[in-house]
Amino acid sequence: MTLRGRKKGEAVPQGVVARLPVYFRYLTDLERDGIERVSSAQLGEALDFTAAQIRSDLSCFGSFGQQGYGYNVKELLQQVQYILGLDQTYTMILVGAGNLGKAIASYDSFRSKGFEIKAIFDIDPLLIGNYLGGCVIRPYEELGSYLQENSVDIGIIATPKDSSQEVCDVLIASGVNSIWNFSPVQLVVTDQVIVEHMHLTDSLLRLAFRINEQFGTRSGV
Amino acid sequence: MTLRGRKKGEAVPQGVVARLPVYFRYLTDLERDGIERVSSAQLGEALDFTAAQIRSDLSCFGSFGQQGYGYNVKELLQQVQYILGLDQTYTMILVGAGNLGKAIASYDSFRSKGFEIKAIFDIDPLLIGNYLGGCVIRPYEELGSYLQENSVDIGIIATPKDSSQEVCDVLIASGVNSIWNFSPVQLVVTDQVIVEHMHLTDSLLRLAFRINEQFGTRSGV
DNA sequence: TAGATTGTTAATCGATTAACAATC
DNA sequence: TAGATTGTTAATCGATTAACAATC
Repeated sequence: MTLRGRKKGEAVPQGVVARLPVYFRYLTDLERDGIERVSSAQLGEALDFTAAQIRSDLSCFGSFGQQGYGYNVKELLQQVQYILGLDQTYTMILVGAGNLGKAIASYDSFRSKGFEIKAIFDIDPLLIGNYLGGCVIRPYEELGSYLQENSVDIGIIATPKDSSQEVCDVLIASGVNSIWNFSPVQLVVTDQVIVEHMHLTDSLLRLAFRINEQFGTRSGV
Repeated sequence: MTLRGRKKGEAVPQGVVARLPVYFRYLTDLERDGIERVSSAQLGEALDFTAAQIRSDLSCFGSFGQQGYGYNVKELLQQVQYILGLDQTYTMILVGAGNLGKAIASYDSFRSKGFEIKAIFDIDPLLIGNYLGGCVIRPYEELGSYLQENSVDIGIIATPKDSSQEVCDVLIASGVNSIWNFSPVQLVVTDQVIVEHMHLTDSLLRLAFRINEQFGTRSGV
């Protein structure tokens, strides 16, 4: 099933994609707390969206609610999981076992959602052979041959910025066309490749901007 | 100077704020490479935006270019730095010294941009007293008293999700009104508080969605 | 049934783009 | 001067919201 429940062939708007994980997270909480039903108004209240936006977002994928009732939490959560592709599992490899790589490899909640790191690579001889999140760290030179023999859904780049484009090129050349990029670099890729950026510095700079925007002149200068 | 060079009193659109760090990053590269001038067309080409969008974004803050010439890289970079507030320094504290906290505390590029972690807190007795990024890890109970005595611009939350709202409340109660949140939780705050979310899982889920959207049925199921 | 709430349509709002006069 | 490119205005596009008929 290619359309993942999508109604038409149109691409799903960026904003909707950005909000889906938020819905997923909140619905997970509701289910854990034993809440059975929820209305778009309640969801909107909790998540700081309008009720109309939530209904409109969900309607990109189908009709999951019931007039006069709202949504069944368990059912909607399952639908959202399916829409996000969480009914499947994903194999990942991690390139770069520095501080950030270590944190990523140790983050358990990925695994429980079906994302599994199968191999880790680094160039640092001191790191190679160590274990990290249940994976041995392999020499970077073996990346190519590993990819020849193993199917990988997602490549995680957590290298210093000078190496990240090269790593990206190697991944793509070996058929990995989904990249989760933690290095502060605008990776150059073709249209077939999906890159999701996780830029710590960009995020911090946005925060700094908003601090100045909101509070004007600051104290600790 | 409250307006940071902004022309009118209107808020800067989200999209512009999101792109500013991208401009900053690319201009930094250009300056490092000794490039002297750049046009909006060249910037757009490199960053995958339209030239019009770049000119429109920059015009939120002033007129930095010259007809027939374009922009002087060094000058524009300085302007963007000023707009982002990078002419100032920011004091930060980190709550949570787990894997993610360690990665954040060890990330040197923040410091070089004027963001300095002044103190680290955790509840784990095994971690307390250890050094991390040049900071001793203090017991969480000291957070309140520390904030009484020290001015802090940004509070970084890298705790497990069950504690993050409580930590957030303590920070806000002590006058820290800018939060950089790494825990997978929608923090509840008042309007005066700025929260910048850094949600690893949300980012990964967006990637999963786009994989399914683009490639349809996948291999490693 | 009456009340509640959906999914969708139409209206509104805001952001992006195209076009161009101004001018270096 | 002729060519290039800005900053801005007007046109377009897309996303959000309000409203409401449908209906549980």
